[in-house]
Amino acid sequence: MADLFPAGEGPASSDADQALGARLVEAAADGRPLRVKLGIDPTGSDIHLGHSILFRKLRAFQDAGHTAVLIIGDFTARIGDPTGKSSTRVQLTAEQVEANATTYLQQLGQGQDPAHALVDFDTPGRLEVRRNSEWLAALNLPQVIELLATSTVGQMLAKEDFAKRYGSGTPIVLHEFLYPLLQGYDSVAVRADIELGGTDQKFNVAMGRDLQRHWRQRPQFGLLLPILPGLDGVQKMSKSLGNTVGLSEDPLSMYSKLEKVPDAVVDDYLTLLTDLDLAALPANPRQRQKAMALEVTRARHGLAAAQQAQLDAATLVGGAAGAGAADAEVPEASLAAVNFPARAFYLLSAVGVCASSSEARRQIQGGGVRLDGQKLADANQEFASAAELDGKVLQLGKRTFRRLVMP
RNA sequence: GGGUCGGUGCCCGAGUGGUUAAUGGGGGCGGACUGUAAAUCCGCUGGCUCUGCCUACGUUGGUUCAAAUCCAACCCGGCCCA
Repeated sequence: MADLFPAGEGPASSDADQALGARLVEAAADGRPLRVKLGIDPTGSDIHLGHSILFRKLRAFQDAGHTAVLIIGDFTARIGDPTGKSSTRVQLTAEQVEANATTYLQQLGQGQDPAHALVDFDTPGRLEVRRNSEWLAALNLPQVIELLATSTVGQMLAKEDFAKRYGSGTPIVLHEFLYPLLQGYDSVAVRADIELGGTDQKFNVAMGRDLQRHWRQRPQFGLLLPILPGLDGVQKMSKSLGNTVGLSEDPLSMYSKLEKVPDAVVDDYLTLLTDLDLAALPANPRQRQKAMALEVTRARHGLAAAQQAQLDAATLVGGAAGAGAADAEVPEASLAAVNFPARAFYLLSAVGVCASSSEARRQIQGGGVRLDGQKLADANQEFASAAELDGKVLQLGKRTFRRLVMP
C-alpha cells in the first residue's frame, strides 16, 4: 500500500485519505481488487508527461493487485471536455477518434516491451480497456433525460469554466453540459471504486459520485492528482498550449526540453514524474535540472539512451555545435521528398524543419540556420544534389537538429 | 421570433474608400547575453524552389478607376425582449 502514496501523502493525514485507506483495507479483507477508473479522451495523437502522472498512479494500483479500468472516451471525445477550455471544442469524427485511441494504447505500452510500458498490459486481471461508446451510444432519450434531471443549471454554472465563459459572454453550447454527466455515468457503467484524475477534474469526478448514488452504487473515491506544469513553468502541460513533452518523443528532444524547464518547477517534475529522493540531489539548480531530465528520459527510454541524449545535448547545444554534430546521435530527416536542385529555403520546408518555405526564408535571414555548424547566410543558396547534403546536420535554432540522409 | 451590437491574421484588438499582407499588444520563433533558462535588448511572425507571383479582413453578390472600410442578402455569435 505504501507505494500508492507518494512522499508526504500518508494515508492517515486527512479524512479523505482515511476513506481511501479504509477501502484498501476492506478490499484486502474481501480479497476483491478495487476497480480504479481512469478516463482519457482520444482527442489528440500524443500522450505527454502531464498524463503520465495519472498513469504512474494507475500503475501503482495495478502493481498492488487492483484492476485498472482504462476508459477510452471515444464517445465523449466527440463532445469535448469543457474543462479548462475557453471555447467550444471542435468536434471530431469517429475515424479520427479511433485512430487516436490506437496510438494512445501504443504509447502506453500495448504490445511493447513491458519494461518501458507505462501500464501493465500483461498481468491477467489487472487491466480492463473500455470504450465509453459501449454504453453511451446506446442511451435512449428517456435515459438521457434521467441523466439530465440529476443536476441543475445552477450546479453546472458553478463549474469554473462554465462560469467564466458565461460571465464573459463566450458561448456555451448546450451539449457541453452533458459532458460532466457522461463522464460521471462512465463511473456508474464500470462500477468504479476509485477514479483518478487531475485536480481540474474535481467537478467531473464529483459528478460521478452523485450519479453512482443516484443509481444506488457506492460512490467512488476521487483521487485527484496535481497538474504538471508545462515547459513554460506557468500553465499546465497541455497540447494546445504547446508546452508538452510527448511520451513518444526521441530521447534527445525529450532530454533537451526537460533540462531547460524553469528552476521553479524542477522539483515538481521530480516529485510528480520520478521516484528520486529530492534531498539526495545536488542543490545547484543546473545540476538538478540535468538529474531530473536524465531520470525522466531514462524511465522512458532506458539508461543508455538517456545518457547518450545527455551527451549529445551537451555537444550540440553547448557552443561548439560544429565539432560535436558530426558524431552525435541526431534524428534523421530523409531527403526523399526533396526535388533537386534545391534552394536553401525550400530545402528546410521540404525536409520538415520549417513549417513553410516562407518561414524557412525568414529563419535563414534571421541567422538561425546552420549546416554542419556553419551558418547559412543566403536563403537562395542552391544545392545541386542529395549527395552533396547526405550525412550533414541541419540545425535550426538551439534545439532542432536533423541529420540529412539519402533515401 | 423581435430589437440591438458585433464577426479582422495563432489569440486579443486597431483600422470606416485610395501607397502597404493591414497599427498595437500577447504568444511563438530566431539572434545577443546567461548556468540551459528567466529578465533585458534586437529581429521575424500569410503562402509559393521567390528578385516575381498568388491568397487574405464571416459568406455571396453589388456600387466604384479603387473596399477590410459603402450597399444587399445570407450565415454565425453576445446582450435585451418574447
